[in-house]
Amino acid sequence: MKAMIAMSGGVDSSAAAYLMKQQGYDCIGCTMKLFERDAEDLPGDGKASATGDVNDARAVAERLGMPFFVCSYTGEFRENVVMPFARAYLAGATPNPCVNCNRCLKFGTLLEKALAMGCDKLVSGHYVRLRYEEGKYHLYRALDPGKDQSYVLYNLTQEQLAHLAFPLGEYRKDEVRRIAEEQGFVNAHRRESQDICFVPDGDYARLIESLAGSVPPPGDFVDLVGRVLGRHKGIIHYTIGQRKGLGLALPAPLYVCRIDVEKNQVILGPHDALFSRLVSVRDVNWISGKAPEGEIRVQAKLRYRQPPAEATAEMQEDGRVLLRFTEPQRAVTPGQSAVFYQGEELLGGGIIE
RNA sequence: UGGGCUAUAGCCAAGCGGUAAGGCACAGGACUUUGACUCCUGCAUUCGUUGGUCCGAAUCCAACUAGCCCAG
Repeated sequence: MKAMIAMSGGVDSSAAAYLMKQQGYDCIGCTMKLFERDAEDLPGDGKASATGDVNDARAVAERLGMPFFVCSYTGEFRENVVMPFARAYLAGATPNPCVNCNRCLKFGTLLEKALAMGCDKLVSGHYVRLRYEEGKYHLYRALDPGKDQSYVLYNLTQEQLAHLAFPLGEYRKDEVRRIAEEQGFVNAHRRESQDICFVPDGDYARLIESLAGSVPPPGDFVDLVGRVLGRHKGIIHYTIGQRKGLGLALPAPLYVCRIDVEKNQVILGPHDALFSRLVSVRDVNWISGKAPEGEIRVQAKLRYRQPPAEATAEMQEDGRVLLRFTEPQRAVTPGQSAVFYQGEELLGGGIIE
């Protein structure tokens, strides 16, 4: 059996490569080059850097004695991840680019490549459990609750799952790190990745402005009844629930409650004003390949790092899902993903609107 | 020009004779394959200025300065 390992250069995918090798797979390592980086990128500073990533991935592949190559998908990445990311912000939403990257690149373009190269499996270092039961593939939350990454995989289909493997789903992070140490991988002590990978300095707003070719104009901060509180720097700088960086000195903390694209206003309110019970979800994918009928009980996550909350999911005629939470949820943010679970199982998810 | 009020960090603000709360903002860190949230740490040797009283003053007194309000 032949497997392609999607190697990011990090600890997780390196350990995944090792585990597949142990399982007797004939492995090939592949790193996707997704964007250009500044020449001043410093490898070895502990942060992810494009050339450093590739070098680390290559070093690990060599150590494991597997072929390794780099695929350049900068065009696909720009079209499917970066531009939608920018468009969402310009429309007043807060996108999660990782979701699109997984859907379009990692388990889209790269999976096709793997199959074309005769691989049976494409392997990633995601912490998630994949099982084939009763004629279907099922995804379950990772054994390590602190590392579970099922949230970013809700777009997977049965067709894709048939060719995927996630060897880390049954491992805890500390075990994975230990594997990397024992194998002497160069990246064994690298820190957890962070920030948006294609925004090297963290200034995503500047990137959007350069992509848009213009700077979204400043506008008013207003309170819940429309009184002007100050000036904002342009809507792309804000997201629902945000408290810091408003630049306003007020008696009590204020949070971004809403972004009004039409009026170019950012609406601020107290913490209590952030909660809501109903959430409409579009572009829904069901892992099973088929939407449930009517109404089901689920636990739903509205952002990556948030415990699931009890809700009912009501199927709409147009494929949307209406989530009705038992307890009001804080800072429901359009553009982020709502992901549905039943117990440990990932059912599916979509985009909050 | 009379009368009154107020002057504490970038902003708001406690303090009322015993050695500068708190919030916002800001900076750094933790957390993290998104953005946020959250958490931790830092942030006025000094209280408009100058004198005075007192063992001791942001706190009491005086003058000055500035701003606000009322009367003209």
